[in-house]
Amino acid sequence: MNDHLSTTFAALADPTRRAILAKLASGEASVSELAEPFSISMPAITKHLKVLENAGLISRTRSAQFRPCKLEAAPLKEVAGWVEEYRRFWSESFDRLEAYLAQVQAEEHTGKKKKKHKKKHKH
Amino acid sequence: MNDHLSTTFAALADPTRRAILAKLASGEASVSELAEPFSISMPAITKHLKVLENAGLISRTRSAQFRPCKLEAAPLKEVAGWVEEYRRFWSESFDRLEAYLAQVQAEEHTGKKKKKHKKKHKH
DNA sequence: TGGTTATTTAGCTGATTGGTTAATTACAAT
DNA sequence: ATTGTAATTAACCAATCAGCTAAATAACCA
Repeated sequence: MNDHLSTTFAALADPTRRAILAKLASGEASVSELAEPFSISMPAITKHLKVLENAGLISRTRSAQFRPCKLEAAPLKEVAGWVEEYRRFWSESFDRLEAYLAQVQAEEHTGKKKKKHKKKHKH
Repeated sequence: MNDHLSTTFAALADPTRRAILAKLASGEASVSELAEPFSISMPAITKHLKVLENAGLISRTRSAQFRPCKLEAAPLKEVAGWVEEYRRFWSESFDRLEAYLAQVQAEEHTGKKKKKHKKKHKH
């Protein structure tokens, strides 16, 4: 899982980390500020922040003893791009989706499709 | 990690599983067909499919000895909805983003809204 | 009935994850 | 110089993960 998208998805697969991003959406925050809503230790937060930073989802600066975090949304653009490829699978009703696929299949009758399973038609 | 969104993100955080979804986007496929592009064992594929099924990203039927898989995109809609909340952080330049935020804040205080802006976040 | 094909289950690894406590670094204010 | 606050590192633990081989199950075919 060395690819960027996998790292991003893995970073997002934790509710604590998503909550941190949500908070950062309303502005920079220090580590303590980010930790406040949770009942876990500071080192645990530090680890979460490291995961987010490693995924490029946050950046950090220094200000006195504080290390303010800032949201970096570029990887989310990548996520949005990926998921967009599947939009047609949920944005159309089932029947319209079937019709769409049938049409696509008909249009690509240039080559032969190796469909070895029968199609079910129980509506 | 018992929340649906975390399960979905975790399922997507693996290139093999995303490749399986990509293949299923062009139609149902049997386990062997899905395994073909990869150099990993069949049991490994079975496990990946179980992760995807558990996340609601695929469904399975029976056809003779085959257990065809089908893409189920509903969880992806959820992902798209989540990431959409962050669109403004990448779709505008920084300066315009600042302006946008200031404007939204002002509108929230006056009770007017020019743009739909959801605020609820659940994890 | 027995054999072949498709797939899953069982049981084993090594790596990673999310958490902990205790110690440590970095800086500010006295 | 000493104290206090912010944050990190070190070292550990239990649970999960992604892979493997070998064996078991399920359905078809001859």
